[in-house]
Amino acid sequence: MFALIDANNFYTSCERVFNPKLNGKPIVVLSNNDGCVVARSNEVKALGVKMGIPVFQIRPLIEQHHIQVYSSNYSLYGDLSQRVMATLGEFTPEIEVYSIDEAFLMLPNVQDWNDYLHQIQATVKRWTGIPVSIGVAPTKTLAKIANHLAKTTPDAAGVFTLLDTATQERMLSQVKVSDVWGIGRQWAKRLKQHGIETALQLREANEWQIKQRMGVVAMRIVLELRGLSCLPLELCPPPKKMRTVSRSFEHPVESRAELKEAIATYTSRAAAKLRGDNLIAGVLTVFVMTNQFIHNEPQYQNSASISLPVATNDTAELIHYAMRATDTIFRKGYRYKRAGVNLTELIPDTIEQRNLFDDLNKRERSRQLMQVIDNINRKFGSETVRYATTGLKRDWQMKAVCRSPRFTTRWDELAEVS
DNA sequence: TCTGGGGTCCTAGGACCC
DNA sequence: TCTGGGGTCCTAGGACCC
Repeated sequence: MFALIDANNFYTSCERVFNPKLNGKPIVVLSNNDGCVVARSNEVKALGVKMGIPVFQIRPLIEQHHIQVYSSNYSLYGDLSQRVMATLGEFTPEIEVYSIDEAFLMLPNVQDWNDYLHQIQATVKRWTGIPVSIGVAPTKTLAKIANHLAKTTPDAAGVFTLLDTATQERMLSQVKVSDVWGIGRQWAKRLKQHGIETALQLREANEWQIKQRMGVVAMRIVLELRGLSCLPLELCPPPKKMRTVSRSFEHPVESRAELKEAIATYTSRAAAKLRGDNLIAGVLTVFVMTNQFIHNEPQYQNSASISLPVATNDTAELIHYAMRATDTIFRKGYRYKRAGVNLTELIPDTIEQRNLFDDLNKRERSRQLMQVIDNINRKFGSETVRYATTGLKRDWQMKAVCRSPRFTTRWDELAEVS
């Protein structure tokens, strides 16, 4: 059986271990630049504060309820995380540390699950001060749901098992499909269009149709919900494939010099991370983008990658290549999404559209296609049509139309844009 | 109405997670 | 005024090859 052990409100719990006077008081912890709320104590959740909300939007609430606000302290959280994981390791060597506050355990079958799990829970609390919830089930995906239920069921006391089919079916019918691990906002929306709104409905959906429409990852979720384990425990984490340092700026950056300076700084931090992981980089990528929250302005994004002749983690060397990559971006010209232009609005769902076309005879398909293109032409002009039709083949792969809300033009014009 | 068929590699983009 | 940062995996399309 898989167990998912998840710390409750981890960052705020860490702050409380560090400062017990905070027990019972409302706390939030903020993201790196103190921009967003990334952790909330139960008291704050009860006030309706959402995960990820910009802190300036809840200033009045903070004043009103005397919410304690903390900048994130990742070295403290990392340290406490290690202690929690080490404690769990006492129960079984088969442990996958999934994130800073979660671990999957492979547990042997026991007679009294309730007793056993409460023992784990109490031990972690006693040894580290961190409260955890535990879900147990035959697959990782179900264990995730069990954990969710452990947290939301009032008399569960932080422990929940989904062992037999009857319990699984009863509980899954009460879980929203968007609460299933691996189902995000987009997929939830799409599933809803097909009448799938609960975890139970997804479990009973046709897995091949799901695969066709949403890919193999979604199909695995269906199987996992049925109790068929597709996601194994990963005992030793594979080495990182990339390390990133990225930041949003406080002010719009309009000079190349300022941009390069920042990129040099981030590159040196990235190099330090690489050395910390005992890794060397074979490719270096620099990317830039405009502030996505300024609506009605054209959005710009670009990147340049350089294959390093010799893989390295040396700061000076990496900065050298980062500067070259940055110059490449400056030279490249640029693409931007025109604000407010979203071709997918014309064609709401790629797959639906394709199915629609499949069902019609060719003359009718052709007529519809011409109409769509005419609409695009009318709304956005022929430049967009040119991009929209790139790759359009005789069998009318409408995907090409949906995928090209972009323009190409020269760097000089960015000055006007910015 | 049909248009060769098989392959590899790379890139961009879209989805998800914490 | 202020809107996070760090990851992974999968898919589609295009260039290119024989």
